[in-house]
Amino acid sequence: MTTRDRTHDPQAPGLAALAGLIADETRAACLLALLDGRAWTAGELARHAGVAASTLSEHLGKLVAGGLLSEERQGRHRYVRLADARVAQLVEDLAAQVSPRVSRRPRSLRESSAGSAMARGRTCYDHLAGRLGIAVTDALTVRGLLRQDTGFALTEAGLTWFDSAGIGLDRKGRRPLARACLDWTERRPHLAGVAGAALCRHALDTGWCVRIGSERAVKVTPTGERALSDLLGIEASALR
Amino acid sequence: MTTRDRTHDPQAPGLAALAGLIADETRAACLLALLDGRAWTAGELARHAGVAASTLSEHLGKLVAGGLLSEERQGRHRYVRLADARVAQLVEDLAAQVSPRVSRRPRSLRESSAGSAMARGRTCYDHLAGRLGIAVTDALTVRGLLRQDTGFALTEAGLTWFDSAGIGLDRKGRRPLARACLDWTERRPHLAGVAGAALCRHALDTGWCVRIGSERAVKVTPTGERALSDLLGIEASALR
DNA sequence: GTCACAGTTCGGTGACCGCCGAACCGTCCG
DNA sequence: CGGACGGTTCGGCGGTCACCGAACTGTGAC
Repeated sequence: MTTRDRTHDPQAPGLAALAGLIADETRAACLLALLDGRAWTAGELARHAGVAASTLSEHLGKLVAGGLLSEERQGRHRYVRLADARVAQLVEDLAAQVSPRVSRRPRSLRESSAGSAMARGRTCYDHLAGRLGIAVTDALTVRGLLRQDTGFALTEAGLTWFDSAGIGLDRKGRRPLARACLDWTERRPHLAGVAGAALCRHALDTGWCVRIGSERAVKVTPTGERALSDLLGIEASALR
Repeated sequence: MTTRDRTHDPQAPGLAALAGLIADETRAACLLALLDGRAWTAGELARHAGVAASTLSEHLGKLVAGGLLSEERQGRHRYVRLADARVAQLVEDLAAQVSPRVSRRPRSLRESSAGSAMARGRTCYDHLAGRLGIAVTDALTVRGLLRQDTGFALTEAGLTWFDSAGIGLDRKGRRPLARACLDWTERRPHLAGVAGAALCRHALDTGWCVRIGSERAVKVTPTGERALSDLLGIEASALR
């Protein structure tokens, strides 16, 4: 037995080990990048994090072994993605907990514009976040499709709305239909869970919004502005 | 500037730093112990974790500086507790994420009975968890007081029930009235949030259950069995 | 076959950090 | 006042770990 055995709480080693996986700046940067829900290659992540390929390879090994990432080998590429929605939620929760960095001034114009694009609209693994996510969530709430006053759940009218909008909801799995996800830019809850994922997928599939850049940021298209206005009464000004 | 500056994600350092606070076995043991919602002295925690007082003092300094703990000095004592419900939720979420340790055999009879007592009923910061928490949540759901099929929220009938049971709900703050907390023993959601906290407080105040041992575990009293049966139709057998 | 390229393995290095005991500072009590 | 006790500070030690470059494996392209 190499580890010491002092504390009597059987959960402590596991908890520390899990946190330890996230407690490295390079690995944290990878997890945040992977929050876009897509699969990245090891090389892309290495360049993104600014470390040698060999270094990143070791990091990926740990993250996969720890169950945070799933991998898929294709030819000479190693694709990794977040293991599941629960991992994504965990990372997002941790990121939201980070002390609100007030008035941090961006170091460059590029970073500044990228930051504000992220604040306007982005995906959070599989659902919409940023001001866009907030606007949609608020609109659903105001129209009585979503209840936030007694918890966080769709109403009967909400179920009907999703159905008539042609957005199918898979109610089979164990994943909650609606769940609140705390936004780290707006610090307000927005719609996640099965409904949030379906809505985001629909928005990307039908061209309501498109991904910009190589990361999480998304932009609402003119088509999307019209659809959001028609279906939910969202003013275009609320998205800027 | 001493830290390196490679990744372009401004969140990565903060995320890694936060996870780093939890990524130590001793600090993890402290956080888990503090999940009972009470204030512990530094000495108690040092004995609990099995390290020297000087070591633990440094750990507490980091946890307080990182905003995970709040402290209160009284005479020669230093009391610490979890900073707020959000920190508690974070720790519980992380603990629940830890790979389900199947068939881990307890090392001693004491640990074994302590474990099963925790599985029967315990508090999770400020609300009920374990089989007790699950039983209450299920009963609320079956009786139409709580909806879990479209999210997680109290119903109108649920609000009335809390009112008629004499359990006041503070709907002022920003904290959600009802929220799902995933149980690490049962791996099922149970009631947290304002309603969960109020119910737990009421249960302890009126003697429905009492704390056993020095930690999170609670036991249902005969009075409590009657109350739970009368108010929610919970069979005593569901609590064993 | 040959070259380019993605990824991995490995040895070595340096920094970080958790740990302890010893000395020290306050508080409480007799 | 003096002694017990809770907590903190400090120096030093040892282990862990992220990092890199170099050598290597395997895939894909020409």
